[in-house]
Amino acid sequence: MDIAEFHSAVYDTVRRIPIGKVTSYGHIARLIGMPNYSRHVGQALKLAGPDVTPPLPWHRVVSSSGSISSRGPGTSGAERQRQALEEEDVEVAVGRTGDLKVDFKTYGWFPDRLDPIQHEDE
DNA sequence: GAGATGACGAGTC
DNA sequence: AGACTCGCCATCT
Repeated sequence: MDIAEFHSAVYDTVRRIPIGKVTSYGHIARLIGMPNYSRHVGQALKLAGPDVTPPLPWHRVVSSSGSISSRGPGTSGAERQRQALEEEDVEVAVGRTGDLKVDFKTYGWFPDRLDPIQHEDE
């Protein structure tokens, strides 16, 4: 599997996250079978950006501790991510310093594996 | 090629 | 709980 396939697998997996649930970068990497590629999951999402078709529910992906990375001063997609999550009735706790966190006990989605994808060649 | 970077994770203090 | 360190690996300087 090369990087392009990895990215495709990431998109595919992210699109499987149920509405109102969240998972972590590392778990996506593990589902794909590359547990050491947690960072590249983020790379893939960044590469996809907001313009991809069909759109990616990237807001359902947070770090392993349940917190949302600021990734940039102020303007931050972090705030956008929180909004998108609350649209789906996912509670996002906000700390004093503006740190955003999701409760995995309630909203976490961590399957051991996924149902097979409907593709011609797998 | 070498060093720094990143939408990260796990372990330690 | 929070903060710090180290490991990870493709990309960018």
